[in-house]
Amino acid sequence: MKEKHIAEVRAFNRFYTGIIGLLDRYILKSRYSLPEVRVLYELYHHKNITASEIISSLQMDKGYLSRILQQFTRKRLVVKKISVADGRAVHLTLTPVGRNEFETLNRESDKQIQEILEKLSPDDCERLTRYMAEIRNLLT
Amino acid sequence: MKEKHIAEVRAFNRFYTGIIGLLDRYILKSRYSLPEVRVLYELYHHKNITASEIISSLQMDKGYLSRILQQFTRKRLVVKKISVADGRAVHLTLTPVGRNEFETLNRESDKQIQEILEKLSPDDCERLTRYMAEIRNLLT
DNA sequence: AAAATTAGTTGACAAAATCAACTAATTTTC
DNA sequence: GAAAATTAGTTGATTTTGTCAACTAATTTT
Repeated sequence: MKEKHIAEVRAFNRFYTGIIGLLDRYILKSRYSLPEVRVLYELYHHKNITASEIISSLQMDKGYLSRILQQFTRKRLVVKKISVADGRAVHLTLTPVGRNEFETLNRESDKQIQEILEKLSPDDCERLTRYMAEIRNLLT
Repeated sequence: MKEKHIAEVRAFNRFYTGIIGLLDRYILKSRYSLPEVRVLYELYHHKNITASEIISSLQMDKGYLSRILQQFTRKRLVVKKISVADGRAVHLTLTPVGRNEFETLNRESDKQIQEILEKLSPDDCERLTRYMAEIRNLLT
């Protein structure tokens, strides 16, 4: 019965790739690309994070990230500060503008999810999120 | 308690984006790009499918798809046949080579998933896939 | 103190994706 | 049943996204 499990996981992956693609399509209408939004997320949630921390948690090319951060700096979303402890490392912090920008995107994403959840009964909504939490748990 | 549900769905989306990204990274080592593999999947599972059917089910640009199909045709993975019923439409079929190519990729993907499932107890594996099926059900 | 490693930047490019204009076939509409 | 509108697919031009390797400067390792 192993095959059946593999098939289900793969079916789920295809299904969820579609869901995520749909949600992402929405964000792409904003003035930020997907990787940019993910970087913003990291910056918002980790004060004084360094570029290399973002690289390892987001698994992205450092040259690519460097350019994204350059843009953010130009747009005044981020300030860079050279680390006192390690002169190579740069600590990154969102400016109020940056925080604001993220929060706006964040609210839009929340609304998007809410629209999905609204179609479910309170009970189903509860079940859905319980299953999600369980899956995260199992796969972590 | 709506916020908590929204937060869980979003956490799950971030989590699963990572999972899918990881799995995809693997496929990208093959000689096909992600969209190419998805197109192959459609071709494999729907005989005589047309380009516009692929477009609507995969939500992709028609110019982009057209070029992917061109490549597939050059590589002898696919044959095009103009529809008898509608002279604009083209019916697409995988050649034996194309089917073979897909099946190889497919086996590799299966193996990849199997490696994940192996880390779980039979019981957890059962639960995981049940939750996945439930989620698909709830969101369809 | 020299050698090796690490953080981040930059330039050159390659791959992926979008957009709009176009041809040809087919429906729609009057 | 002919003109107008729509649809399937192609093609060219362009933009966006992402990768790779070379490089500087700071820091560790030996």
